[in-house]
Amino acid sequence: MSLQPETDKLSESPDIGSCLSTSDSCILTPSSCAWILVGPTATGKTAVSSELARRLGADVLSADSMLVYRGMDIGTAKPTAAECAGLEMYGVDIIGPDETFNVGMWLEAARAGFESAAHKGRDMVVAGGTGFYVNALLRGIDAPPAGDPARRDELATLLARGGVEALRDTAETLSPGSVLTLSDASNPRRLMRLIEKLMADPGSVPPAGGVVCRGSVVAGLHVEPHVLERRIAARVATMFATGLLDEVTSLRVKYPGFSDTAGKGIGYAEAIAVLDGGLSQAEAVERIVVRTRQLAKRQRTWFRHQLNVEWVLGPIDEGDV
RNA sequence: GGCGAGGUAGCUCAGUUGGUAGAGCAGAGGACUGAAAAUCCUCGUGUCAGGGGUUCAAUUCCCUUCCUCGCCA
Repeated sequence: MSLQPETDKLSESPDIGSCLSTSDSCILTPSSCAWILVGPTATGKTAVSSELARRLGADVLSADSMLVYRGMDIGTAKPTAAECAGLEMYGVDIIGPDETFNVGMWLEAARAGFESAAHKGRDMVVAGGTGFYVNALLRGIDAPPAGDPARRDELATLLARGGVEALRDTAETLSPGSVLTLSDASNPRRLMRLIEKLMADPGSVPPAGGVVCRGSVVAGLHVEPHVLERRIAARVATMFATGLLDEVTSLRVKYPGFSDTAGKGIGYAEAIAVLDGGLSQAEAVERIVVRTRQLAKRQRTWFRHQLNVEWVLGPIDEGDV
């Protein structure tokens, strides 16, 4: 409600003008430009980005790994119809909750979105909390392959049997010294990914380039920790009050089940546990709040160190109690 | 009131056959190139409920007080 003045303040601040500057030469959209807005969860990205897009007459690309699932609305705090009224949105509702997703798929959606926006001569506001996706947009992603479910099952079995050591051995057998290239050699995910790459047919598919050029500047929203804390608690309470459990129930009827990626979404994993009797609702609420806080922390770390972010203060009293 | 079981890190608990203690969770920091709301790494001094006693030494044994939870009145 008091968004208007807050956003005004934002736009007028000396920061935002300079930091949301036009990219030198966007790969796919030489004539238009991208305004990139990141930030931890619950800092007000949706409100600010919609407002920004309206003023600029721009389209919006969501860079969020959970908004891609159709029907997963309440738990992901997906922008409501009212919030994106009159706006063209990309990166939202791409696949069903029973499907797995990955950056490559998102990058395709992003590319299509940029093409469509460029066609209309419109700029793009990119907003989201998944730093990994924003990074892919700016720098592209490494050579393939995309994860193969069957192979991942095999590797998961290997991990279960022989632990991380078994994965390390496998990688070393395929390519001596390869494990040393990992920044995080005790992370099974990284090791499995390494093995996938080593087993891939080299050069079969080219790496996917970024869509927006490297020179793009990224603005990050931040809010005071205690404000964020309060907002997270309010958000979680609202989720249950507005029918998270019902949403999950009907999604389970409509789809065979949640995919690995969708089923791990904050709020969804817990809602499923509540419905299956593994968790009380009070426990679920607590768990969701904790996981959301932890996510916000990881996002902060990511943006601080992986992206060159210009921080601006987010709206403070939005969604106040 | 009696009997029993407990009171140890923010929370749940383990442990010390007496030499002042450690896990999980939470929290803090970090990593991150096709699972990323994922995954992984690093970080643990706390009147071991209070008081007294025994002892070279007690959180650990003894006595006592307080508190919690059971069962019996």
